[in-house]
Amino acid sequence: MNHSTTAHAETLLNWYDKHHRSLPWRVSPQDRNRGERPDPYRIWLSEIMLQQTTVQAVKPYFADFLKRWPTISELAAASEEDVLKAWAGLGYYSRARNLKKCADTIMRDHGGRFPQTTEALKNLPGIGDYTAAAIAAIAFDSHAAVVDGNIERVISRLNAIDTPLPAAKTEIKAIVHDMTPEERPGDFAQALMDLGARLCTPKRPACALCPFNSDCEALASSDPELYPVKPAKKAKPVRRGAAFVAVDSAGAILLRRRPDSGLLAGMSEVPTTDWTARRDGATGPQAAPFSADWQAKGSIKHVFTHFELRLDVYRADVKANPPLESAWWSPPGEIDGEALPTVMKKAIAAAIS
DNA sequence: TACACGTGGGA
DNA sequence: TTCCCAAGTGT
Repeated sequence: MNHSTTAHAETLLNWYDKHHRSLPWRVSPQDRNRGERPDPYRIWLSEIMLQQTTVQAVKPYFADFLKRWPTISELAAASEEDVLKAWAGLGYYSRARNLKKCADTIMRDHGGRFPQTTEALKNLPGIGDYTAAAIAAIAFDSHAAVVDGNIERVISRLNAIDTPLPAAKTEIKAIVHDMTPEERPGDFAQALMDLGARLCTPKRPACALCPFNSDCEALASSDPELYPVKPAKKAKPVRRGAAFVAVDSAGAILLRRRPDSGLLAGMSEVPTTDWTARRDGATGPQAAPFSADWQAKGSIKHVFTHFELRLDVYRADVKANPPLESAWWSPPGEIDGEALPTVMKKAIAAAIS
């Protein structure tokens, strides 16, 4: 470790002591000085929820999960169905399925306690390079190189790294490894992330307030906004389909469970056609999974990560028993608690408006 | 390596 | 409106 990276760590930790964010899953440096320790379960739960997800979106889900399942043994005792219902709306649903699998594995193979090394953590479902390092550093004071999107941005600017992501990740990780101090590695990681979230932002970074502004190569030589270098984005294709909202005399809505793999795996849905990239796909009422007096209720648009979906929505009042194998009627009082992804809530809202 | 995998908020 | 993106992982 060279002198300048050691100085960076001290500078950053001093900044963090004053300017850290207060977050529900976090133990502040002040509280840590009083002897409070982070709960590995809470660190893990928050890290999984925060993957590709904003702090603001996570907060209510974190509070709800912690209230329902305060410990990992209680989460392991829950059903996957209940976990998916609680996760509904947060997105990337494989995280929720892996969360449950991870809890099961820790109860079964680790005596109900989180392993403390990055290697062991990485073997758990849903825990990759970043999360393993984050848990090891934050919960267990391990000297682990934590690299997330914030830290990639901070480090690539500080060193004016011209290699595009993700190829630059190896170099960034080596730099972070050298910068990470033996003392307070968890606070150091969180400090780097807070710096990225609060000052070293993707657009219009607040360089005047940055504790690294006299050392930042991007600021000195060009424009910090140009870093990190990323590959060009691909255009989003459009897929089309139809959604069929069947309503019984009590106002219940017919739902079914999606397959256990692929998009929205294991989540609930109203019956739909396939979602096709073809413009001439069958998306009218004749494509419904059963015949009924389908009424057109307009269309909805929903943007997924890799395609845009346009669904024509149809509604029918149906009196008979569930006309589909393994589908069920969800009464008005229960619909909010179903494992419905946002796209399906939109379709239902369009149908019953 | 490249792609699948959600969502909502801000500019 | 459109675009960007926010504490990544699995395959």
